[in-house]
Amino acid sequence: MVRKNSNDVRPGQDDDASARRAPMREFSRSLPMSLLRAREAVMRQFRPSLRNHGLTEQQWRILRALTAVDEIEVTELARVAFLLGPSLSRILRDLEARALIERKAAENDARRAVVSISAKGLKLIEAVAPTSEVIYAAITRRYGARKLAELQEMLGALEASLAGMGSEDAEVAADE
Amino acid sequence: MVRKNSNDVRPGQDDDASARRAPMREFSRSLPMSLLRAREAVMRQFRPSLRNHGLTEQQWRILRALTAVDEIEVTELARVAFLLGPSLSRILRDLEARALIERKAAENDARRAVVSISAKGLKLIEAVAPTSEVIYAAITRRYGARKLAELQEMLGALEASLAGMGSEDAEVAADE
DNA sequence: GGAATTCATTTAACATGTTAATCATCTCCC
DNA sequence: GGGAGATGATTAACATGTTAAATGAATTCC
Repeated sequence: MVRKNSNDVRPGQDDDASARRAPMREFSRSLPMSLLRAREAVMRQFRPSLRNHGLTEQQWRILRALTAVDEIEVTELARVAFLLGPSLSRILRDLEARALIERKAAENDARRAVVSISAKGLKLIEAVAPTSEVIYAAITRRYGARKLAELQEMLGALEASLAGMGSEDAEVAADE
Repeated sequence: MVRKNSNDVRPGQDDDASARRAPMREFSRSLPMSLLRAREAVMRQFRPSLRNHGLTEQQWRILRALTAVDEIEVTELARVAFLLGPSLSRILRDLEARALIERKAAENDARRAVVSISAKGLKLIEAVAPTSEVIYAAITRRYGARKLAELQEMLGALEASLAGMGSEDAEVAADE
C-alpha cells in the first residue's frame, strides 16, 4: 500500500526547480479545506435525518428561514438562506409544487415575489425539528458549548475581515 | 421596504402553536451556516484568480494535491482532495482530456488507476500559485496569523469530535 | 478452479453551485 | 409619457455534490 503523507513529498525530479519557490501551504491544512472538512463533518450528522423526511439541506434551510417570518421576498430569502438566486428559484419551484410553500406577487411591484411557508410546510418542519435539535445538542455536548460559541465568533470575525476585500484584485482588472 | 431582522419574528398567527416548542436556534447563527458563510467568504477571494486560469476550485484542489506526490491512486486522491468518487471521476476525465494529468493502470491491480500531474499541469500550477499565495497572505494579514492558526486548530478539533458520531443507527454500536 | 463476494472505479440520475443571459417590470429623466 | 437604463426573478449552460447502481477485476471460499 502506498501511503503518501506529509513528508514524502516529490522524490527528486524537481530538486532545483522547486528550490526557488516556497513549497506552498501543506494542502490539507489550507483554510478552505479546513472549513470544508469541518462543515462536511457537521452536515454528515444532519443529512440522514433530513433525507428521511424527503428534504435536502438547502430545502431545509429555506423552510427554516420561512418559519421565522410571516412572508418574505425572494431576494431577501436568498440572502437569509445564503443561496444564489438560480438555486433558490429552482428550489422554490419544487417546494411550491409540493405545496410546502406559497408564492404570490408583491402588491406594489409585479417583479417581486413574496413567499411564505404553508401549513403543510410547517407541519413538516415540526416533524424534523426535534431530531435536528437532538443532533445539534449532541454536537454541542461533544465539542463543548463554550468552545462552540467561540468558534462561531471566530468564524463571524473571519467573514467580517474579508468583507471589504472583495474585488481589489490586480490581475483580474488587467484582463477585461 | 420590508426588512425582516432578528427581532420581528413571527407576528401572531401561531402564538399558542409555537408556545410549546423551543423557537430553535436563530437560523443564521447555526453552526452549518457559520461554516458555510465563512468558507464562502474565503473562496470568494480565490475564485476569480482560478477562473482566470480556467480552473474551478475542485480542479485546483486536485492539481494541488498531485504536486505533492509523484503519483497517487484515485481513491487516495479522493481522500486527500476531499472529493467524492463520482465528482473526482468526472473531473479527472476532463483534466486528462486537457492533458493536465496522466493516468495509467496500477501494476498489480487492473482495478486501480494511478494518476500523476503532467508537465503542462505543473506549469499551470506554477502560474496560479503566486497569486494564490498573495491572496492567502492577505487573508492571513487581515485576520491575524495567530488567530488563523487557532481557528484551524478549532476546526480540526470539531472534525475530530464528530468523527465517531457518524452512523450510530445500528452497527457502530461496537465501542471505540 | 469456478461461483460468490468484495473492491476500485465509473456511470446514472437528480439537486445544487456558479456565471451569464433573458425577461418582465419599474424608475428616472427628458 | 416614452425610451434608456436599473432591478427582481427566472432560465440556460455547465460543473460539482450526493446517493444508488453498474461495470470490471481481484479475492475468498468451497
